[in-house]
Amino acid sequence: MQQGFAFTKLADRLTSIADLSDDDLELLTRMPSTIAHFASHDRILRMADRPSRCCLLLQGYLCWKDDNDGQITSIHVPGDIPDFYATIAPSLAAHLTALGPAVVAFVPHAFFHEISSLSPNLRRALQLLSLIDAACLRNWIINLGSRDSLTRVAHLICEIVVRLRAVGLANDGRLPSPFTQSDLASACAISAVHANRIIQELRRRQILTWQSRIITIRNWQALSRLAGFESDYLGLRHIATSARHHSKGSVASFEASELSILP
Amino acid sequence: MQQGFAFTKLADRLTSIADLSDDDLELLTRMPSTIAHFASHDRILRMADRPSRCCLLLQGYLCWKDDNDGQITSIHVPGDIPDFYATIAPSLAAHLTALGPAVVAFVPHAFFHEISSLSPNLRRALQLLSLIDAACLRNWIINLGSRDSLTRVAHLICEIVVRLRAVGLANDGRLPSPFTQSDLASACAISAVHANRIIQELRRRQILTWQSRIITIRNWQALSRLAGFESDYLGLRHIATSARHHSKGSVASFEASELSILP
DNA sequence: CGTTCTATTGACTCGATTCAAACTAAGTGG
DNA sequence: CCACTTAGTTTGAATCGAGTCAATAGAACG
Repeated sequence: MQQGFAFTKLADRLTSIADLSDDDLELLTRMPSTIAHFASHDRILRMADRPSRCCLLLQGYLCWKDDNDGQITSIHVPGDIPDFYATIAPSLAAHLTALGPAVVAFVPHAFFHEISSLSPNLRRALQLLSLIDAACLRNWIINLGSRDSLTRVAHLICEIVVRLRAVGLANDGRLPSPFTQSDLASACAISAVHANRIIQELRRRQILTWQSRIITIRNWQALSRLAGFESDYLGLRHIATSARHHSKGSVASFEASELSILP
Repeated sequence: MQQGFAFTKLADRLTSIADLSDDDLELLTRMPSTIAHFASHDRILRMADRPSRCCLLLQGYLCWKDDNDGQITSIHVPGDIPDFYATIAPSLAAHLTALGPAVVAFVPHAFFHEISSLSPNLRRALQLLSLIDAACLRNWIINLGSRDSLTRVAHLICEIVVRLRAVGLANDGRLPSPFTQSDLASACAISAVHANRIIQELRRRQILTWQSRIITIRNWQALSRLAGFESDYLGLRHIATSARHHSKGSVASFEASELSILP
């Protein structure tokens, strides 16, 4: 992890949802940040101390997890700012938790206020960021409310893949899965035992493999069809393109067309 | 419905979550609005036409309902602005729907921009509004994810009661229920048949009655304990007080202390 | 090299769905 | 104002998805 380039993660994320000018990108390079590393299931708890910084995820996964029942209400991938607004009305009963090892950049709120006032583009992009968060929450509700456990797990994996690809990760259809099957179960509101059976079913159908903390998508078509996955709610401008944008030496086994959700 | 006083509903709502000055309230009185009436299950669909107004609910209930599976992802009570932000990134697969007859005031976006720039208090209050919406979504996820159907229904009813009371309604423990048991089922992601059985169970336990489109809470203690209801996430400043604030000739059978969630 | 966390498997149980039918309330039109 | 129609509620029986419990196998880690 090149610690000097934390801003590039944010730039990747923002360009995935909004059109930024060179000036906007230049503004982002001035982002001050402090890097921190976390181990799996560490709590990035800073609700109590009313922080003046929010955290930009650089590597790994974070999730919001309810204190009482352990229910995971959202998952975040690099480029996300999970607590962008949580700082205004901190939800005391929840904790931001690392799913697997994670690298986070703490960024002062002031920086976001500053770039918002300097660039309407950036202001809008940051607004979009939290709107998309809300859209994800609604989608999460639909996932829990009206899909059975198989399609529920499938849908969550689809979402993670597409969101990773939007910031230039998982382009080869392989995504790190440093989280446990119990974590996945907490996200999908099913038991750990059942989560395991679902994963076996996905393996049996040759849709994916999950070994050595890496999930490999073997059949995106089948997976996304099974899940009924429509990526609209993620507000991405161009999925295939933004993925190609970053791919270094594209991997043949996972063409952009295979993953493309757009017509 | 006194059509001239649409702004009072918003004032009630905003004062329930933020401290407004007399000047702020004065600003609100200038709110321009167009009143519209809707019948049950009408769609207040204005996603297609990129509206320049958002809708302030004055009377009844609205909900966001997913197009594909009918899952309800949020319910709104008078004083709410369900599409305050939905207009920036319209979620095309969802529809704002009336649960029972509803009265809505359409308010130009420009008005909110204006009062936001004129008063930091109001700006913050409006921001809080959408943050609380997001908190409700997370709570909804927890409801679906980690409560069984009985406590799930109980929790939803608790939330509606407290939100109504926050804007001066349902102070006597009676709340209009113009929606059907199927609607409730769609919100709680259970079958209509099972929803009916749950309601009967709540009746059997003397927790509530539901007749003639009115739910009467008979035992708030039992209901809120059953649901494990904690109202923190609603961001209300003072529940009992804001309820008393509006009560015209208080109803003896439902004391503030009975409903008070605060210690 | 044991300790601990995670994944896997089988048997049993239970909450909730589905299907169907009966019943009741609420509109609608003659 | 009553007969008809439709929407909503209620009931029972059969079925099924998912949870729980418990025990084993495997992987990771100090």
